[in-house]
Amino acid sequence: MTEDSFDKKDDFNLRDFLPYLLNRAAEESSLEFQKVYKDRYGMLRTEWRVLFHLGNYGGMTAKEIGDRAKIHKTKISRAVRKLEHRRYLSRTRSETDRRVELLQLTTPGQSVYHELRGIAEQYDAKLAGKFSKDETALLRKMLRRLAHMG
Amino acid sequence: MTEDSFDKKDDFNLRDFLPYLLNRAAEESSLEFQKVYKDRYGMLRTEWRVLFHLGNYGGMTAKEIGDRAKIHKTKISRAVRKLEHRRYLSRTRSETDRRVELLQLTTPGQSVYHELRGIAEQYDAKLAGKFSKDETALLRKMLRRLAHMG
DNA sequence: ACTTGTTAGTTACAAAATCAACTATTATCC
DNA sequence: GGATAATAGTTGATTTTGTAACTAACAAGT
Repeated sequence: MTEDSFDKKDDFNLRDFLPYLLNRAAEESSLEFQKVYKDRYGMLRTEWRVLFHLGNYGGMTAKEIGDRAKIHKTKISRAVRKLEHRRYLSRTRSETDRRVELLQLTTPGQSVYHELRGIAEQYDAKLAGKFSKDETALLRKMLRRLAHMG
Repeated sequence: MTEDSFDKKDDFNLRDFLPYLLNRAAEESSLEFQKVYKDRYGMLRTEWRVLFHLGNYGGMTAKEIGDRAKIHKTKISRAVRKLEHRRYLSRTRSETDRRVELLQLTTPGQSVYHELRGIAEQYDAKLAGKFSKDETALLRKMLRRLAHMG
């Protein structure tokens, strides 16, 4: 009748709450890479993601990037415009469906992608190096599952 | 001399890049809980975090919350103001150092915290249920390490 | 052919985050 | 004690995001 702070096993700890923990780990582990694409290339998060999608998977449409990366179309639209202004990518209207445009990295865009990818690889290795090979593999697997990235 | 796409083991895959993977998992796993504190309580991410810090660890200052949660002081300041307007917390100026103010949940604030904490517990269990007990324990451990929450 | 619905992408406006500058108070050091 | 620096917290200007409405093109049903 008085208090429920007693009946309930008060074992909740914010530090262990998965959404919180995942966010903290994501933020912390993004900082160093962010410094590179932001300070050195003046890019925003959505911009390097778009760049990487095109660099990693080849030319595709804005819609496809949005679906793959779960980024809203307005964010994609603005990122694409900025990357286009910097001549990192080009648009080509589809002949068969004139609503769609194929996005492709230009030569400078590819070279920026390669540079950033190299840094990403190194940084990923550094993070992965905190754990054993098996642990890291399991971590990636679990994260993919949580992210619905099968 | 021609291309380095050949010399380099081109095994980089964005889907496995830890900062990306962590962000995707964090976003995805926060959605459902976000719906609750946002749609049902009209709270922002920083607001529930402040609420939970006070609810979980007891009264403390804005500075302390910021340090613990790695949230910038302007975000804290605005979140605190909003929570105060809703009468979820009270401020008490310290007598010994009049720059500082002790933040504490009010009774309604505590009750909202308890409700949200219950939902958080359930949701955490649901996420954890995707894996074995050992796997989940390892995941939390690794995330704490990545988040520097040792 | 022609209304109705969908889809790709953009734009406009509101909400929120970021960054710098500010006030008020306490600490340091000469 | 008084100048200088440091700290807690707030405010304002700018940037970025989120939401809704919009255009243009295609699809489907009648």
